[in-house]
Amino acid sequence: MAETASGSEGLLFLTDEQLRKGIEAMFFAYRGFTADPDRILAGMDYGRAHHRAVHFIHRAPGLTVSALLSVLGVTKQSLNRVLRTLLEDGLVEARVGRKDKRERNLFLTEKGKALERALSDAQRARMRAAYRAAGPQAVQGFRTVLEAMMDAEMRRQYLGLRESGA
Amino acid sequence: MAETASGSEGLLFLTDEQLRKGIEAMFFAYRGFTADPDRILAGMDYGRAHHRAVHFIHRAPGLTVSALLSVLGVTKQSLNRVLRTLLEDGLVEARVGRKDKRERNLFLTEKGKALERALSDAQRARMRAAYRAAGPQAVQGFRTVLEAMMDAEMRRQYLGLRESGA
DNA sequence: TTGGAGTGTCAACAAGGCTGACTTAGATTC
DNA sequence: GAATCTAAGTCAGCCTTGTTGACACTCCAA
Repeated sequence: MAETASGSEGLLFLTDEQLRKGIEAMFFAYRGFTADPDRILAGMDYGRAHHRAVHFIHRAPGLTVSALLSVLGVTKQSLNRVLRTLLEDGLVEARVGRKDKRERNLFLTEKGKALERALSDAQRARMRAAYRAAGPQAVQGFRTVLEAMMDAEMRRQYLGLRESGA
Repeated sequence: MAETASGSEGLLFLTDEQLRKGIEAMFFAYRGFTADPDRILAGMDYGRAHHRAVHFIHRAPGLTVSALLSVLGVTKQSLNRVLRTLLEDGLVEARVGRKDKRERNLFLTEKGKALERALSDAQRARMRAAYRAAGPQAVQGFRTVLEAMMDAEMRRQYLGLRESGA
């Protein structure tokens, strides 16, 4: 259905069928994207939530609990449960803030870094393989579309958040 | 780290930083991608799992329970909980198979189609906006990378699954 | 000194995954 | 025709990860 070529570029490809394909591609690709870390985490007492926390602490060492909260988009209570196990197991260290002693700056320990590496190695391997198969041009397009798909606030967090205390 | 331009195209862009960006883009974009349907479903007694079931029944009317099971990649018990509410609420109809009477062929009712339309309209609107903002070239690349990111089996389901009984 | 912000914690609940065991109906095979 | 296999449905119980609401504690700043 919908073969009606609308003439000029830029509208031509936006048929419902094309859009549906894009939607399903996101669904299936995201499953693949999370499959490798999930496999590693299964068996350990951790889940996807732990992975996300570890990832963002690695990315921005020293970020505060509330900063992490807003990046992850979950409630304090939800994050706390995850963070507690990571602290207990010695994967994450929480240092009292220097300027503001109420804040906790989060860091990965060596053990935490090791887990992060294992998880991100798996995920990067898949990403690298996909990039290689698709080629540089496609990668550019991939990123462009994904960025356009984010909410404004997420885009801020995606682009920003370099240093954050410590 | 890794500024070392490796010369020829095809390796140049695969720095850890580039890969990390890609990983986070997937994370944030997927959140945006599911946000609109989630908003619609919140309040109704349905969740993301219902959305997925409705989507794939719409896509391939008449598919069997076990076919749906394998597309979604969940257990029978898990799907059953969702499917039961959809049947009770009259969004989905299960007809006894013609060839094999053990099978149930699933169809959306008018009510089910209405929900599917509401959900996919929202999701397509976002996808369309992202596509428009990114342009045809980018869309091509987007799809290419996503397809490369799927597991082989998912790719089969993504590409195949047109008719399936009825 | 008082109010508010950042943090942590308790309790309770829901969605949506999972496993295992079992039933029922219909197909298939010997 | 009986035995076996398959598709579907169901019951019970468990886990993770999200949610609210209430509350305490520490500390900063007005």
